[in-house]
Amino acid sequence: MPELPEVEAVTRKLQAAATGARIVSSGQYRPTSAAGIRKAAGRSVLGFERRGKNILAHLSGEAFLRVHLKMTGNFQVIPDIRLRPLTVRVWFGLEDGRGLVLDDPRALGRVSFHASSEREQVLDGLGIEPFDPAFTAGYLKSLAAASRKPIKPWLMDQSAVVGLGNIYAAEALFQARINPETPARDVAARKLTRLHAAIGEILQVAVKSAIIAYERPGGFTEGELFPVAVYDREGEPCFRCRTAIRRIPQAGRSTYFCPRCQSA
DNA sequence: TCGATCCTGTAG
DNA sequence: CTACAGGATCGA
Repeated sequence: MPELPEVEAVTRKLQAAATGARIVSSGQYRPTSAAGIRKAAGRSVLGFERRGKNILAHLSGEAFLRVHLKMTGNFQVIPDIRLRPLTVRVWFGLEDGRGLVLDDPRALGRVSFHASSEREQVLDGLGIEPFDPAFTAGYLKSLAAASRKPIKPWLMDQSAVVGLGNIYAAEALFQARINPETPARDVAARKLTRLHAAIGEILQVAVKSAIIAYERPGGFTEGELFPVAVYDREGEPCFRCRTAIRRIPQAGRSTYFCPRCQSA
């Protein structure tokens, strides 16, 4: 269930664990999409990169693997490729016997092989990285002005700024005191300034939390380290004003917000 | 911009 | 049993 912070943690862990490894085999189990992965065999892993919620594994021979974890994926190294869990959908055997695997119970994740020259096309349509110095309040405002979409699904669609999902989008809007249903172009400039700051602060804290969570032996889903203010708190009192947090459907997802603090 | 879709697991 | 899950895409 990863958003940017979790994908960042996964990527850093892989960078330490699998850089320099040589891929000798590949396979898949009831995959919905694992395109061209056989071409990874015989190549070395040069390093890992995160772009939005995508993980790119750069390989020797001018190629890369693009991995998207979707809702329940985890891309990780396991000690023995032969002992992989049944939830592993796609795997790469390494020369030393370990496995680089996409462990994904819901099987919504995706893996695809590409030539390095296809990088731009593969990542086409993704907005700016939130930690890029070019991501400024002015940048956010200029893009918001062009969209009538409600601000919360707009933040989640990856077109303006990448990495926010259902939790951190809701948290950022709470911190900036913006109603999630307000069309992006109608959000006041000063609120967008606050939103820009909130996105940076929240993701920074969340990345630190995610790295700690993923370092634990059990890995993954060890409860929530990031202190959520609204997400999954329907009916509970707002930490600012004690009003009950509401849950509404938006673009097929649940949005949580404080109707009083986030009235416009 | 809504709803369905891809899947499986879990909580109520 | 139904509802819903930290994602994204597709067609109407």
